[in-house]
Amino acid sequence: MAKAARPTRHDPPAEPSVSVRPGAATLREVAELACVSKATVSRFINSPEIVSPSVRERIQIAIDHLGWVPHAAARALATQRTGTIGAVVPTLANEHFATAIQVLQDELEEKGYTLLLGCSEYDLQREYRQVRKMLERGVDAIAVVGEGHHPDLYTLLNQRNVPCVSTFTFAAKQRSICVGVDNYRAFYDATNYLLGLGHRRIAMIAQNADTNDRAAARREGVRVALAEHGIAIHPAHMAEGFWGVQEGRRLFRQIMAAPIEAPTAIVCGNGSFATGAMLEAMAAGYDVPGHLSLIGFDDFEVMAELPIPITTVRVPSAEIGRRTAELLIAQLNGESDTRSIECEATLIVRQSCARPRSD
Amino acid sequence: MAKAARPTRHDPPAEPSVSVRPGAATLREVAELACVSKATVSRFINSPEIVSPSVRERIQIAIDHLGWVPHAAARALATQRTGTIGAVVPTLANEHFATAIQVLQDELEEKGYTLLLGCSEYDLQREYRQVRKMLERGVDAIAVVGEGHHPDLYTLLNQRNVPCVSTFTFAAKQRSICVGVDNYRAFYDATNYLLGLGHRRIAMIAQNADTNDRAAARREGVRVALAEHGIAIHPAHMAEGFWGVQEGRRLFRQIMAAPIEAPTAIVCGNGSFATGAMLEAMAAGYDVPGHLSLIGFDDFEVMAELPIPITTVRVPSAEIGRRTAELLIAQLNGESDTRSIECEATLIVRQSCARPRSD
DNA sequence: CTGAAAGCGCTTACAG
DNA sequence: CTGAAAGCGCTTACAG
Repeated sequence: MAKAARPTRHDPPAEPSVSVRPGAATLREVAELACVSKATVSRFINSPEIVSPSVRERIQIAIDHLGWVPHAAARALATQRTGTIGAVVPTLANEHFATAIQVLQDELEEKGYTLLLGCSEYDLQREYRQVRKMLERGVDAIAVVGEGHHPDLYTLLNQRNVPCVSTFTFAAKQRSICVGVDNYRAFYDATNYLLGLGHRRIAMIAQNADTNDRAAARREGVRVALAEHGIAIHPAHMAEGFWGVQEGRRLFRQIMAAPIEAPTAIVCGNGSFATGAMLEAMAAGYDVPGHLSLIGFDDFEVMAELPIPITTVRVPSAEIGRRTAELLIAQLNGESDTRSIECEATLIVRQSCARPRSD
Repeated sequence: MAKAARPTRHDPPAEPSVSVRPGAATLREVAELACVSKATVSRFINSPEIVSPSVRERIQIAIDHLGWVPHAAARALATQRTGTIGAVVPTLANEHFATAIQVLQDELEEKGYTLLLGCSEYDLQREYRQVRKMLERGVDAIAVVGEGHHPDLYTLLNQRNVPCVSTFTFAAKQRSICVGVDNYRAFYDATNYLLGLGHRRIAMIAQNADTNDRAAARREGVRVALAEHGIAIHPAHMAEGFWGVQEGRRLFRQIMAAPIEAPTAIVCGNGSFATGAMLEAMAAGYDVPGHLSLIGFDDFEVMAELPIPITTVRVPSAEIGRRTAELLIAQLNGESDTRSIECEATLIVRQSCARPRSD
């Protein structure tokens, strides 16, 4: 693409550049056309009420005539704010993150901010690079998922004084402003629900927790709830994977194939695992919940629509997205009351859990 | 947040500002510390090979010492490029768009670009505003979904000379550079598959096409394929909705409740409709594919895992994302060979379609 | 290989 | 309510 010729310093003062650099009129040209100073045009843009009506009209006409669009980089340079906010999530393949990003974008747009997006694929190094890059781009604030990051991430943000919120997490001790559910307690409670039903031999299809502090917290919730009843998950009943209905099926099979007594209940670390486990149970002819109870995390639409709807922990992703926007904006406006927000994880009781068979 | 004090013009020249504006050293400071000119530091950043090794080393030390990060807005103002690319999709709730965005972000990142994201919610006015905003932000290029937009959208892009690619679409006549499948032909072919099996009474659970030219093209593909066999869908067999497994179930019920002879096959306009139709058919005791054939669009993982896996048209979203990145970058590099790319829509034959009962 | 200087397109005290 | 001027932090011909 031909780059617009740049006038050398010996050129005569630029003509109204409409023709020279197509589509790139400048504020100066607007000012000239409207016979006012650049300062006044600038004021017209930023606080129209302080310029007189007649001048306002002239400027508007000039802007329309030239099709002028303000140059954000120039403004950013002058004001030291860009009006952009960055978000980096592990992946958009997870509906939660997709939903939260969508809502976040929506809310930020309403406040005049533009969203920069990064997907880290659960790679903490990459997440760190993406955040750095966004800082270079001059984002006014940043949202990340969870609190488990590259060791320098929060330091970097703090030292550059960029507001940040950690999403999808809320815990007893936190090093940053968070908005999300208490993952630990969510699964602690879910496990107690199973225990209350009478289950004692419980298996888990867990999500890999290496770079996922939310998953780690949920696993810990299960472990502690069981430990309080003097129970531990048998290693052969602890299956681990990443994501996917197929993977859920496979891990379900793996657990049921273990050469020890089968579990009476399985807790699934995410929605796709729960869906896969359910589908595999159906295919293999297990009676759910008669023979086997299944409990999930996440509430994907299909989980409610399967022949046996799945009991699961619901995380309010849209609310998290909305609250994140609020918190980010509040910090940018220098509001004092910018504390972490806990969102409620709710157990949606459907039909996949029952008392274990007494035989 | 306290804004860093701005020196008035009567202030003495700024001290090394590390303490004054925390985390915001400038190139000038780096230059001073390294005892070179700003131009040299700039060269070091942009083409290190043209600065002498010893100077290079000094500069690097200064940068590390000050924790300097280049200021993207300043660079953008000087170069008239931002290194950002915008994408606006209807929604991230659709896995296709989520996947494509994810891959697009990935590829762009590799080339040094940052992604700005907008979600239009299928609102063309809003899409237009988002594109405008991105243009203000100075994006170097833009990706949109489909070719059905606000009437001024392509004009705006052209007049500002911003490369654009229209994704998820590819048609005989196009007004822009596209990368995607031929939606018309995909469903034309799928319908012929059904016709080839012997179906003549065909129903459709269609996606609303008001602001969705892809959906419109798919509907047209069905219509034409049928028309070529002298068939038309009975109005009572044409159900329309937006999205969702639940909605798919409801529309399925609506079709089957019509006071005319039931269809022998239903074509579903998207994956959630197909999933919903299948689930409702199971719940209502219809024999699929014995009694009724079901064919879908989209290939969401769960569709392959249901008790009766669904035959469907697969759209290669990841490939579309990747190709979009390639095409965008190619245009930015002024490469001449930047033509539309057609991606293959493939019919994944599974178990939800069979010959109609001959009784 | 390096430096001095102008310029990118805005905003904002300051002065009127 | 408005204007002249300096400044935001880079890049890039030009000259050496």
